[in-house]
Amino acid sequence: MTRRAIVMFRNDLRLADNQSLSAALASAERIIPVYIHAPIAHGDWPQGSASRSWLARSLASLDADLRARGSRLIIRTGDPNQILPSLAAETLAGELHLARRHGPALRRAEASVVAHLAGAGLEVHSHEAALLRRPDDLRNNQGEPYRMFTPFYRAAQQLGEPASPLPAPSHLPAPEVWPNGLPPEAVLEPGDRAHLGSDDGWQPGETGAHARMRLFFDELVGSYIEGRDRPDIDGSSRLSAHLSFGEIGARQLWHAASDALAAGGGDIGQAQVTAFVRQLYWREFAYHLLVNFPLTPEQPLHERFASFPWADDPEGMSAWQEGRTGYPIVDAGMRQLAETGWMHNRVRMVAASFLTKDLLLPWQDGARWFWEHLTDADLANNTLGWQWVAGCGADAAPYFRVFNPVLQGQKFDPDGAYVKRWVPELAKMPTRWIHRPWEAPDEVLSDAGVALGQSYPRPIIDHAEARKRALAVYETTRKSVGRQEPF
DNA sequence: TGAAATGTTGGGGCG
DNA sequence: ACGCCCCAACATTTC
Repeated sequence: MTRRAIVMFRNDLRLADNQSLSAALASAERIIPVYIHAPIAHGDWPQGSASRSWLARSLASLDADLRARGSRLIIRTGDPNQILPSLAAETLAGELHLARRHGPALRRAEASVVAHLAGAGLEVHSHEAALLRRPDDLRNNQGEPYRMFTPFYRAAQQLGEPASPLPAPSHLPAPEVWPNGLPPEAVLEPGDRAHLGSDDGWQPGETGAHARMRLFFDELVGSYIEGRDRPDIDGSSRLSAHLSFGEIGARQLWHAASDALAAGGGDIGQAQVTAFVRQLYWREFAYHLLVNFPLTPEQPLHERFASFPWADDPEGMSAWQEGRTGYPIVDAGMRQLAETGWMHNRVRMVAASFLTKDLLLPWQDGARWFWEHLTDADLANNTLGWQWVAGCGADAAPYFRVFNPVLQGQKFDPDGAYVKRWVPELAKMPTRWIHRPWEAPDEVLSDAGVALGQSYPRPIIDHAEARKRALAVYETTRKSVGRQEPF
């Protein structure tokens, strides 16, 4: 009897190192690749606009890759609990393979699918696609989930090498009859920008992910420690969106790093490569936290922040969102985000610090904005990052750590090239004043064609005063010891 | 994965 | 020659 398997692509939009696909191929003679767009499964965090834009292009890429192997991708939208049984009946599939997803709503959704399909007589196999190892059940000596990165990092590394990546299958046997499907654009909603960032060097899909990985390990990783902090140059891996959709997996990157170490053999190279691998473990840590503290997307991990007196300042919020705070490095970042769906991580920290400390606006509002506008939106990473900056999360920045947007700009965008790229009205400002135009002499401003308050805003808040205010407010939360209990 | 305030040191100008 | 002051440069502490 012919065995037919549905492979449900989710956060694993790749053919290489895809355990669902390989397992299905090992047990079935015919494969039905499916993607079901199910916003409802994401609970309070439905996929944002930028992420959908990337997804549409990534699905098109996956479909093309499948067609090159004699197959295709069936795309549907709706409730998997309804769609999967009917697809199974239509295709006579007896088994379903899917990648495990992590997050409170996603795990509930998966449990529901499994329960539903068991009833329909379909064998369900779930596979780990996203993480190096499953780190969510790691516990410290007190039997609790980790709240600090370094001990977690040590423990996670002791789990040993992640499994070696599986090769991409060269051929995928098609079903006798293809079920109906929708085009990739079906995942888009009105107003989504279908070609977001397409002119900016991004290439959604597995091919683009591998090209970026090769470029990174061939040319960039050797100076990663310095380069990753420089928004004005191409120095970070820029793999976040590829990872978020699973166009490349963390295990593949881990092994690529390992290969780079073996090949380079150099002493300097080792620290550089290790710094990158460490970032992969930050991602593991983010998932560890999200799974064990499932309320953290909305609530601070440290309960003493639950009653933090955040400001209510719609004007400030709009200025931040639209990149007109008057602080060039912040505005450059926010505009890069809006235009391309991505922001350099160093600038994310500066912009987030400005929102939560200078403006005293709730980190949750910042997290929502990023969620909507990032192509790489990832609930675990986004939550960890924002709580870290706000000082209310795991291994958080000390409350008194307030980024100075001028100094950060001068240090990490020393020529002002990043600011000039994203805040073109400052393009003619001399380097000396690019990060603090309000202090420039009138003559310099007029030579640069800048009319403060008109062509570019004055700072919406004085950073020195804002810092003092933030320290005073944060001071009030310092002593109490509340913490969120593990789930 | 910070910055500002405060403390210390040492070189050079100068009486 | 010497002590004094200034201040840059660096180190430490504090927020």
